[in-house]
Amino acid sequence: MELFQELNEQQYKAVTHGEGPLLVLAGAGSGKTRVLTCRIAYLVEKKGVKPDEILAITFTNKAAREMKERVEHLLGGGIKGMWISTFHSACVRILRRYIHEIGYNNNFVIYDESDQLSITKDIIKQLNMDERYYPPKAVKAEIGRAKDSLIVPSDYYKMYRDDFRRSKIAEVYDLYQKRLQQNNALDFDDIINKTIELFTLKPHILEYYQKKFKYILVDEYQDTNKAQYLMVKMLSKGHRNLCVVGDDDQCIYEWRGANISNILDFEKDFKDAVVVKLEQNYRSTGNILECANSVIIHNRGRKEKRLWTRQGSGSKLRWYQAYNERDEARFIVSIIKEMVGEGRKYSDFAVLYRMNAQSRAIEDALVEMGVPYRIVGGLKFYDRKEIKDIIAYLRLLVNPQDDVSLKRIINVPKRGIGKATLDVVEKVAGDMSCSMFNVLLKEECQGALGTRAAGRVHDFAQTMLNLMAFKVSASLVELVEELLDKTGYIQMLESQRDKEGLDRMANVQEFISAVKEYEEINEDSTLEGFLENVSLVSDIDTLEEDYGSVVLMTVHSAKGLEFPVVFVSGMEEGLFPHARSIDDPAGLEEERRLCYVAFTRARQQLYVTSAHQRTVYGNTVYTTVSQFIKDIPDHLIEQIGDRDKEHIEDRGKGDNRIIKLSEVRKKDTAQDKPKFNPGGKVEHARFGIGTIVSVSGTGEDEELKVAFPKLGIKQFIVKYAPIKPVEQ
DNA sequence: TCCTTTGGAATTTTT
DNA sequence: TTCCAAAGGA
Repeated sequence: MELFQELNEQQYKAVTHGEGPLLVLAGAGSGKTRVLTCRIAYLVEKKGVKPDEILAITFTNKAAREMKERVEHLLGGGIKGMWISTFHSACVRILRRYIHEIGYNNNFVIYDESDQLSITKDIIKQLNMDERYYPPKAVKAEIGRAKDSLIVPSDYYKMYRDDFRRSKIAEVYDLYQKRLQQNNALDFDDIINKTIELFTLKPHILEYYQKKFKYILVDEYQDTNKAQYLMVKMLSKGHRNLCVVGDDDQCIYEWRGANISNILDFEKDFKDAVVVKLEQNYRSTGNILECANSVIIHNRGRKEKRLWTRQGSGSKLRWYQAYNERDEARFIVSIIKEMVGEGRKYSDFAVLYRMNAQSRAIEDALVEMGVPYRIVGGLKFYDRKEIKDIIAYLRLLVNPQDDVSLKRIINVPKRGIGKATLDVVEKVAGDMSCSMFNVLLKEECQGALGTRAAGRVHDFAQTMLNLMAFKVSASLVELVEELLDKTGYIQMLESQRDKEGLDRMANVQEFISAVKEYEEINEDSTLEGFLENVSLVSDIDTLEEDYGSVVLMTVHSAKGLEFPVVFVSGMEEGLFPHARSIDDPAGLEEERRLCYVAFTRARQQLYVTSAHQRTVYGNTVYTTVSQFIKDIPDHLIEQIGDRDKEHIEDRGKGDNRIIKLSEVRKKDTAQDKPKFNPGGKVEHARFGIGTIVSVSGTGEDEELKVAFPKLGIKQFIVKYAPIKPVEQ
């Protein structure tokens, strides 16, 4: 296989490793995906391992998909039966088959974060606990932490018997698990934990998979939590052919339960493990690596390694110290425009930030200067209210035991079923230990309600029953359309004729397209399958290689990606490193790893920016430069821009790269109507549709005053391009 | 039950 | 600043 010849010595060693445990410490950009895919190909081609004897685990669907494609390419097809998937999909696959053995129904639904929160909140109320002392979010996080470490409620209680607060949380945790089971639902942690439970309680099932998977490979091993670690350990016990690949310096999810000691202690755990270090970097220039190294070197708990490259050192890191976040944003965008003028594509650039909230200023500047961009993360499509509502309806159709979904939609749209009614239904359900939907169906239980409420409840139940009947013979799209109509949901959206209503409508349409697409791609498409897909897919999974746009995202989202030019913005104490981590040594180490991840995304040019003052939550604060910038030796940095020399606040305005309103008008008058007249409508990129109050100035100085009454904006001055005329 | 007002909190989020 | 959820009034 000629592809193997392109491997360096270390890579080759990892790829051709025979039997037994293998740890590959793969620095950023050192070709770890290549090693993984080649190793799989090697096993099949040279070692005669059958595809269905291989289990390869990744963290994201995107990574799984890419790995699948690459392996398929290397082998020229023939990977049928190979499991290349995320932890979660692999476990769901197992559980769909066997979970009935441990007291769930195989058609379980998957609860997301907000479902978890609403259950936690419910239980806190039910136990009459004070939400001020037990903030539901904190309690949920605490429960999550316990689950990540595989601590069951009874153990949790024993551990914290003497801690009053935690014993109360133990109670919540216990009820939380019971509630999930009653609802026939699993949360993300359960997907792993219940698989382990299944393996523990039903050894013959474990044995089956142990025998089946002769070779197990795990990517991003530094981000596994205790449960995932144990699952891998259990499965690999049969053949002990476990290959894990990861980089302790890129563990950035410790706060979510990732356990960095999994990778640090691998050799203790598997005494005969072979360790291969990949330190040659194929991605970045020497200077970029030097910068990344100079930051990460301050971490104590890490495996010694140092990235190097055969590439030249490249240009220095460029650091712009802006006046404020608007100046910072304009700087970034103007550099992008400049470099695009010199022949780069927009998709060569990524702008990274620590917090989603930072995207705002950057977006404004991009819009103002007419640069196409895409945001990854933030509010996910499937997290939008209207989409979650539809999904709740669908879930209820699949799994009538799902009280959380029922409560979400029983009064959306308004059906006159309020809190009082729901409380009664919930109480009865509790007494009879059955689901709330079941209660709605029972005549005698409706006795507990007034006639009016009983009638409304009955109507709702009947609608759902009809849909369940309809579901049997209809396609998915038909079902969704019927649902939207018969529940009155679409009518509700139609009656809301403002920008928000239109947006929602558009989202619903997009949702229907997604359903359609799912149906087309999957031959044996089922509602259950679709819902599962929805639960397990994220935004980053759909990031296409070349979108012709600049990409904006958090540093977390950028892990695993690379771009020719990267901007890391907001390099300030309190922001990056974040204030929440700054006092805690472990937290600071994680921030440092995050910074390392950010820097190593860049292939050719890395920019960092900081602002002297920044408006955070409405008030403006003066900032200090990030310690991470100070970690970088002077000879690697080139500082550009200086607040003493420039008056910065409105620097962008005199900049001829900004599209003037007059130019917009010129374009539109080509179709002969002057569009900017008082009373006319325009659409603003952020504020939506507004009415022109007045037009003043001419040529270069033209400006509009626009009112956006919906937003309470009486006059907004628009001088540059984030606006376009709207046909009346 | 529904609508408006008010107050408090506000990282990161592969699944 | 901006978002959300709880509380209070109609």
